[in-house]
Amino acid sequence: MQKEYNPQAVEREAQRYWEDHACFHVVEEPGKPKFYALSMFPYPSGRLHMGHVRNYTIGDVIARYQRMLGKNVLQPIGFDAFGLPAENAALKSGTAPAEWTDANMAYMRGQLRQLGLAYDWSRTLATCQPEYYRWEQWLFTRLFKNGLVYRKASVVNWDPVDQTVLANEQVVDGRGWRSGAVVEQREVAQWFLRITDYAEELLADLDKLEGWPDAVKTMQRNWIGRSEGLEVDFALDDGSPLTVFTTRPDTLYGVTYLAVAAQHPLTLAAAKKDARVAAFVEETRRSGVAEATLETMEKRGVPLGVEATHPLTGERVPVWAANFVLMSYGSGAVMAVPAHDERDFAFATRYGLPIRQVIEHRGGADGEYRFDASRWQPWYADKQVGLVVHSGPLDGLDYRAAFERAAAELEAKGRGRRRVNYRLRDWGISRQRYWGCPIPIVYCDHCGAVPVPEADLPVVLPRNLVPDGHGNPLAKDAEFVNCRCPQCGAAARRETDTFDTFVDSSWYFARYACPDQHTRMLDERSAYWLPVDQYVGGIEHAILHLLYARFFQKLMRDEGLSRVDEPFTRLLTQGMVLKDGAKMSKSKGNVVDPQDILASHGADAVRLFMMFTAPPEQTLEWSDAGIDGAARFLRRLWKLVEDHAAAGAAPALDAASLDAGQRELRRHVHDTLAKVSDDYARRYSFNTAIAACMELSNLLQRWTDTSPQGRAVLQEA
RNA sequence: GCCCGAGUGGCGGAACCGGUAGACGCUGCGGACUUAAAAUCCGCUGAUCUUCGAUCGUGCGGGUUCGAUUCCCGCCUCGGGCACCA
Repeated sequence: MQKEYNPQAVEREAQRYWEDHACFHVVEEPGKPKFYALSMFPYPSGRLHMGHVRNYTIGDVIARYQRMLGKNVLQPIGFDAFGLPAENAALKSGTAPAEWTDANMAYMRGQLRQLGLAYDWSRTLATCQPEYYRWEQWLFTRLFKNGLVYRKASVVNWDPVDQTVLANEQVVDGRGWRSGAVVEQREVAQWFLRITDYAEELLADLDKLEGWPDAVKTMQRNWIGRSEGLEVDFALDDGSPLTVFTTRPDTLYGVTYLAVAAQHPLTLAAAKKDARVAAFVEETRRSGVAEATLETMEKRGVPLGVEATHPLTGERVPVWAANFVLMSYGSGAVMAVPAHDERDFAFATRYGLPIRQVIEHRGGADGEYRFDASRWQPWYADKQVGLVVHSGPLDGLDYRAAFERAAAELEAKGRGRRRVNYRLRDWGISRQRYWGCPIPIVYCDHCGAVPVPEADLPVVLPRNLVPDGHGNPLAKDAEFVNCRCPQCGAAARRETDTFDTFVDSSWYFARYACPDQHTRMLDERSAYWLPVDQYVGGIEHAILHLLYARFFQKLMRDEGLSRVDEPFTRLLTQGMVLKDGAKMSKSKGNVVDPQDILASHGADAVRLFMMFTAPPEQTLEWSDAGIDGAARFLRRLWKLVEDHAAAGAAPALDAASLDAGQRELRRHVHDTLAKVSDDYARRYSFNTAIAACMELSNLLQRWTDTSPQGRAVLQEA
């Protein structure tokens, strides 16, 4: 043992040993309890940042603990290697994205090794490798055959900076999640996955995820957004139905007008005859997403000059086009009950539409909720506390009873039906991008869109193209585009769009079980390892990645590739690493490069600092003094062990012969063991585990008993 | 607006099932060692006061309890998510 603690030398030696002996290489051992620890794989942006260091340290600490418990622990690592930054780098430097990505991965692999992470490097993968994405393409063609994939020309979110289509999930406050540019609406034909077919199960199974933070489950529940309600047919004068969706059929008798979206067929028809309507449609189209979010969302609309007949009362109510009605939710039309809905009320007062109370506070109209003729005081009725009034057969009923009664009446008349709607939309997965996984489709003039047969997979992405900033270079690559139709053999063209990179990262966790399997997507090894026992990653993936990965797990299950319903048993979402109260970023100039800290303090000091300074799920404030403190503790610990070892071997511990002081120290040692074990296994409270160790080491440093049994107790400690 | 979290010393945080508030670390101050400095080691470091002691103190106001950072009610502030979803 060296006299002085030299972190670089110690770490180099340990890491070399681990590598030479393949210490963390694992194979399936059916008799042994397994533990699959996984951290979210990095995008190869160039170098690791502190967020990575924290993420991978937490995962590694959990993995190593489970290993010490005697479990067969798999901890793999790879790269989420497709994506936009590679193309942006290509624009700047002229290097092919493949080259840039490869170089970054090589450098970052070295950094990951220097961090001393217990990875099974034999299982590493990168999503840009044909051996990997081949199976993604294969699964897509299977889903195609099963009707879970469709192509649809639709209005999409167009990011004018990144020149690509974004999923709803990738639009944040009307801006692209990566570029920050204001998103425009464009009509583009693209491929969709029917994630809405799984909406119910994705929602219901959240209840099974006891090892997930409530915050993440709540976010996913809200994102899926299940609403139970009724579809109600109002009758237009030509007898055709105008269908609305409502979750409040108890307020049906309070309807005083209908509102439809600007893109609704009824609006578009009226626009042909009425210049005012046409102007409204044009205005709404122009303002689009951007203005709706930036401005205060003022309620605006225009009458269509059309009336519809109420299915229960037979009353005729006017139909308006309104900017607050979304074409993409429900039927693009709503019934308005201004007395009990804030939005409907704002619209009605603005345009002088009638307001009719149909809900009364339980126990009668009291002052707070009274509607007097001079001053309409709308009550945005809570489902829990209202009783229906002025509503014929619904009078006196509460929400639930009125719902049932209205549903029954409408069903009997054939003018309504129960229906569940979701906020969740199908997942648009096409990207007009080069550096991604090619969508395995061939367009043939005779056969249409034809999936590439399994024997012809993978559709390999050419690695040598360099984007020039004007569209997708794949589309200009004749060698890639021109092909033969797999069905009829005629000349055909390949799809040049690539998958959203979220597709790549939706199943990598399963592939780590068998990355070398060249005849199947997954094999029996995945049955051994799945599900992931512990997943660790940033809270920023609470919705997108984690929802998509859950979806893919269910798709793979339904394809017979897995028997597991949920991919991640336990989830830990680690907090961000901040410096001076702000997220580290180049633009703020507050970045601390892990590489510098590795050189100055060593991997163990950074790791210790990160695990000690804050609980894993909380934000962590970077502190140079804190790093020094961690390094100081390690030096003291080293010296403690070194001093003891230098004094020679201690005799065997004889518990029966210990004096009071020796017994007390021993008791403290075992108390610490119990506490640390509990902190690791149950609480995931690493900061207190470390504090307990520091406390013990402070005690040991002051231990002056050099008698044979005094040294024996110290040695045990 | 709605839905989640969280508010404890100068700072990061601890107190796990209602039982010594502030573990552990950082910072600061004092001391030892040194010609000196760094490093290291030792001590002190919530506030106030009449300082060998006492009082107050966990965002604010109430409540339950022998006892509340912890439980209940009502607020305030900060952070996150969703946001015209009918």
